[in-house]
Parts: sequence; structure tokens; C-alpha cells
Amino acid sequence: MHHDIEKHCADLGVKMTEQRKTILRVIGEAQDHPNVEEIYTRSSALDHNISLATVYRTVNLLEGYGLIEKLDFMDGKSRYELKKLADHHHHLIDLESGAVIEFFDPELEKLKEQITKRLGYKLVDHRLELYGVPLKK
Amino acid sequence: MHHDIEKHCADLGVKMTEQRKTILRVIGEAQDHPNVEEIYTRSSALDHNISLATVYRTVNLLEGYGLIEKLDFMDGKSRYELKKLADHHHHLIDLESGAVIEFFDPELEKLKEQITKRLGYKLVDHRLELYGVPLKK
DNA sequence: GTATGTGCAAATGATTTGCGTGCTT
DNA sequence: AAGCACGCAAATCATTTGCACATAC
Repeated sequence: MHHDIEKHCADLGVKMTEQRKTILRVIGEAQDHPNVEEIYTRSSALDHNISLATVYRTVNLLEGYGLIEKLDFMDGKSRYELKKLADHHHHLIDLESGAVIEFFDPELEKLKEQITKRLGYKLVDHRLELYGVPLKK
Repeated sequence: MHHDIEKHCADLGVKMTEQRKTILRVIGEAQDHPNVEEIYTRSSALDHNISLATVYRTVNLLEGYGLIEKLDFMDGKSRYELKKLADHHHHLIDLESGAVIEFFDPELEKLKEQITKRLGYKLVDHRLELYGVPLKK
């Protein structure tokens, strides 16, 4: 389970501390897209010996290794989710409830590549969010 | 020229001060996507009597009225551009030079609507950025 | 053992706000 | 004249960092 990712970190030369294990676990088990404060609160519940500074440092480290992804839903706080390879998706934010719906669309993936290439570039990263309100029927 | 937008503001009940005119002009004439500091510097050059706080307040006000658009290229600063109706586009950020290429793709527009509707929502807003490096030939 | 990680508290940087004064309508 | 808008400086909020101690490998 999480051992996969811990193994992965070892391979990358990332020193695995208790704090990092906990933070990784919290992000990995999250069903939502927690911000740093939330990751800190949840991690603290599992291990008292974790500081907010460490959460920030860890989250930046993991993002640097491409193990987690930084999200930004326009509320001034960074949110994170585990980056599962081959589980690429985007987000639709419900402006009424704040709910976040994840989706994947192969057409969209193709189109992004096409557009980038057409402009003379190689796609390295990208970001797409849709903001909407529920359809009334 | 800019009088269009000033008229538009009057209709909306936005009090038109010298500072707002200047800031609007700076954003309207910008060929790039200036951040608040840059808007402030350029505005100050035209009118000494403008404070950074006013730029922040104005930029938030104008965004609220949908007259300008807030951009975020992941560098921790908000950037702005005039929202020209019927000139909708997205951004491709060159990760090597920092250049920003604007593009529009009708396929993409269609696709966004489709995806949103399929998920049971009405598209209100959205954001797409592509990050890439120049293709070597 | 040594390089690196951590907690704490202070520093930073972007953005916001309270207050007394000035300007638009 | 009355209500906003402004400049200024202080406050706020997310994030980063210096330092002395602790820990992974």
C-alpha cells in the first residue's frame, strides 16, 4: 500500500522520517484535496511531533519529486493530492457547494498535446479547472 | 478607445476617479500580463498620486465587475489582463523564457462545455494553462 | 559519524484594512 | 452635502527560513 510509495522515495534518495511517512499517509488517504493547514491538522492527530513548518517543507519536497501535485482553486491556499501515475485527471469545482469533481477526458488530453505542438512547444505541464453550478432540470 | 470602458464603468455605477482611469489605461495598454507591482509602477509613472493599496483595491473592484481577469502563472503573484468580450483565449507559458503565448481553440471551447454538461453542471468559469518548452527541430 | 530533517519562533512577501482626509456625483 | 475613494501605515495570512537540536542511513 503506502509501502510502494515509501519504497519509491527510498529509490529517489528521500530520507524517510516518521513525519514524512505520516504526511504521505495523510495525503494518500485523503478523499478530498486538503490544504497545508488541513494536512497539518490531520497529521498532528496521528503524530503529535509534527510542525506546520515541516508540513510545508515536506509538501514542497514531495512536489519536487513529482510524488504529489499542487492544486490551486483560487482561494489563496495551495491544496495537494497524491500523484498516481496513469490516473491523470482534472477538476470541476462546484461554485455553490465547493465540491470538487474529478474527471478525465481523452479528447481533452489529445487536444492539449495538439495545441502545444502546433504552437511549437513540447507540453511539460498544464492546468485545467472548470468552475460551474449544478444544472437545474 | 478607453472611453468605451469608462462609459461601461459609469453604467455599472463605478465611480470614475483619476486613479482608476490610469490603472484601467495601464492594464488596457499592457502588451504583457502585469502583476500588481508592475501595474503600480506603470501607473505611478503616469500619475504620481497613486498608492499600491489603491491598485489592489481597484484591481479587485474591476475583477468583481468582470472588466479584467485575474491570471495566475504559479509564481505567487496575481496578474491581470483586460477582459475583452469575444476575445477569449488561454495561455501557454514558455518555461525557459517565461514568455506567455495566447491562443484560442474552438475545439477546446466546445469540449469544455460538453464535459461540464456531461457532469451535470453549467460552465460558469474555467482556467487552462499549458506549460511547455520550445520544440527542438 | 555526518549529512540532513525538525521544531520553534522570527522573517518574509503578497495582499488587506482602519483611519482621517479628499474627491466624485 | 454625503458617500465613497485615497494615501499611509499597520495588520493579516500563507509560506519560508535561521538556528540549535535530533535522527536516518
